Amino acid sequence: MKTVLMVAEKPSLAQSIAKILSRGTMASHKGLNGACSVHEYTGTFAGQPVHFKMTSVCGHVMTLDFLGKYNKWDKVDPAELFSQAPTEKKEANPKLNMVKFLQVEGRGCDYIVLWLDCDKEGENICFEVLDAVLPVMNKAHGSEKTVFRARFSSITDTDICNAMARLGEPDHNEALSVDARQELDLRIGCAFTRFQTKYFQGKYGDLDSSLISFGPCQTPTLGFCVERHDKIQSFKPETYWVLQAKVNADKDRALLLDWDRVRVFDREIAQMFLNLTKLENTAQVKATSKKEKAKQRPLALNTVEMLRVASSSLGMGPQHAMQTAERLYTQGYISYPRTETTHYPENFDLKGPLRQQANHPYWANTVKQLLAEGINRPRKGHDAGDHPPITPMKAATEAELGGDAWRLYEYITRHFIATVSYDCKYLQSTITFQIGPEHFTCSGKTVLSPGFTEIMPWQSVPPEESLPTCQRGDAFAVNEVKMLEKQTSPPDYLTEAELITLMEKHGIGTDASIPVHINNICQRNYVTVESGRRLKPTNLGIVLVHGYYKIDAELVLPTIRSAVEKQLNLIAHGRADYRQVLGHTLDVFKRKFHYFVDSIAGMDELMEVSFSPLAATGKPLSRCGKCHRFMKYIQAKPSRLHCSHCDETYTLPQNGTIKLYKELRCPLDDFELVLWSSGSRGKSYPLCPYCYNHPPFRDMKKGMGCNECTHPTCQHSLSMLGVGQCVECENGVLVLDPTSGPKWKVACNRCNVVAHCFENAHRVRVAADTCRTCEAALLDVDFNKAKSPLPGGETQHTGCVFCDPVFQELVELKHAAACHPMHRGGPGRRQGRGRARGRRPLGKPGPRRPKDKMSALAAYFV
DNA sequence: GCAAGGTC
Repeated sequence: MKTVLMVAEKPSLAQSIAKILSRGTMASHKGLNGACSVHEYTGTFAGQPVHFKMTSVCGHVMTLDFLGKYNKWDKVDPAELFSQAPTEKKEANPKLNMVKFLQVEGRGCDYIVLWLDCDKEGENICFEVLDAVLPVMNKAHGSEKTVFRARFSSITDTDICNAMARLGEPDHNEALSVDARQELDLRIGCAFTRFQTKYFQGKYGDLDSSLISFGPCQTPTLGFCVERHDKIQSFKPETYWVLQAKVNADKDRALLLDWDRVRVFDREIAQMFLNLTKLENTAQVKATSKKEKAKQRPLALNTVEMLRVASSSLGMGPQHAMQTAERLYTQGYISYPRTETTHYPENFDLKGPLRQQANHPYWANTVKQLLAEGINRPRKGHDAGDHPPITPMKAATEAELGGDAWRLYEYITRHFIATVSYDCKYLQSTITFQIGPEHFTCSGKTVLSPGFTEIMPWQSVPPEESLPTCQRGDAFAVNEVKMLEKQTSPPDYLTEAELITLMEKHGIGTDASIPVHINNICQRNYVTVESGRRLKPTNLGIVLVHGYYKIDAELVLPTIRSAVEKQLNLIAHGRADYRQVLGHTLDVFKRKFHYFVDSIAGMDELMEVSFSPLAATGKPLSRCGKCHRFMKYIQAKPSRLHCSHCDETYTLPQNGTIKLYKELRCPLDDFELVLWSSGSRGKSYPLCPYCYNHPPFRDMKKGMGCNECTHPTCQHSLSMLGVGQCVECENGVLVLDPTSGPKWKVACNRCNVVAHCFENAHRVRVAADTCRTCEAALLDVDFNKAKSPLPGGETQHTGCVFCDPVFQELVELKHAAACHPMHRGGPGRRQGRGRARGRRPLGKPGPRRPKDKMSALAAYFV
């Protein structure tokens, strides 16, 4: 029997589609990467009985990057990134092992059906899948077709079955347009980012951003925030005047009337109208009206609307809201949270999810009533053909979810119930009055039936005082007419919700990437989130945008993306050649880049006003080995040392504290050493600022401290303080931290393994001898007389930390507090290693016997 | 160290 491989874009879709096509008969198992599942069943294909294997990828399989050597910032001129620098496709997420997974599942298959999302990205992923799988599939017989594309617009039985019955081919042009987009974004984004980062970081010491990034989405996003800032800055308040009238409705009630002219900007004219109305003491009713109006129930919920409400009403940032929604989805509480669609498919089972909520402590009554009296059809929304609107899938309580997960779930559920509820109906009554020559109006709303506002009380029509019953010609006594002087007020900073709307309107980013772009401009310190989740640009953000405006406004205008997308669409529709469009667009941006570089002084003038030059920043810390003057330590991101005499900057390790290290000097270059520390629970090591930036030996790399230095005799080097091979990572060496007493530590110089040992010893040294059993360096320890743990109150002991029975009791293995994901271990690693965080004596379960110190050193520099 | 786009 032949085998048909089918691939969807994500695991959840593979499951839904397999369920539909197999009519629930499939057998499922997890794939080798743990993330994707394979669903198998038998059926017919091309008129023959076949075995189906339905599985998925997780988004893009591949990602685009420069060849390794073009990622060295100080060796490559950013201008080269526009053409010379070659790119390569790398696996997007190496941990998922997607290519291998696809090949294992695809080996020996005869046909492939591509069920990727029906958009350009999906079309591109089709070809990524084919590149991985075609080489291992069975070869076609003669001219028989083996590659098929399923096109569907919703995940419903009819749509999926129709797609299966009318298979087509993947569209190469659409895929190519995505290839072009990837290459453009990469080359343009990286070139501008590297150039402006290097340029401004080389000049200023207080930018407070380790990266001054540029991108076709993030830069216009920042542009919107600065545009609002500029409006606020340039706002000039204007004075205007308003007439306000009060008439006596009843004995003790006065009605406030609105002036039909609303306001005038000329005081004398307002005064004239006031004088004319003052002549009258009655207000004539000119007209009355009563209109039944409706406040519409909301459209079904899509991603961006959820993010807007999460930000404006729940105070949750888009990134956080999205993460919370994803968790609710994987736990089965809500449907897939990334969708543009606001329209339920015709045959969507709305009552099912509603019944789930029928016993909920907060909204059981509303739901039961809807189920009993019949639900309303949801409004007709937009069908983007991706996923149904965000819908609650099972009931949950506040206690069960807690915190933000509950608040988001509650909103999603109330919104869903509202979409199948009835519109809110109210009566709007209006009375128009005339006082002298001027018209005034008074209106009031009375709720007739609350409809959906019952479940969304924050949307309800506020109760107002009812208007008096009257008719045309009636007269009311004027209580007072007065003139109010007011001023126009400036707009406030952009809210996150407003920004999302602007991005959506201008096509900046997608539902899935909008939160990422907003997060980016926050992390780069271009904007800060103020109260009410308003985005206030920082000086850095303002200067950047004003600089782009000065040099080349197109770099920051929202049209930068849409203009490029127009070009890309030509490729997608087969109306232009991929190479030509790519070459042309790159050429345009290369010119823009050179012009930007040539004109950077224009932006620099703005920088000068807000920021201090390197030489004027920071505090004196350690001496330069060249001029022996103090260098200044710049703490603002990225932290570094600057010698203003030599005009040199030395980068330092980030995310930790830097102190002077006892005025000790590096024997190689005479620079004073500094001590880096990741915090009291973590590790610390000395480093030479010069060696850290200019590795002294061939076997060393940039960014190495003394604990990785191979100097043969320096007392701070790896050679002198190294103890033995790390018990967890491949190439690390455990190095004594000479500054850690009296709570002594031996820490790996590669990963975050830390061994705490010999509490209360007042001296620990690495001895010249090695252990006879494991050949690790012996430690020479002097204990405090009063607190010695040694038998018989001895104070001195020399032994191996791994093997010595006395020491084994005094050593405990831990992980440095700041745990880097890279070092956590993962699939493919040996069992029994990693993740051990509790007390565990070094060497006892012996995940690996430590090798002798010299062979550890040898292995270290392979 | 960089972009934007998928998704886990």
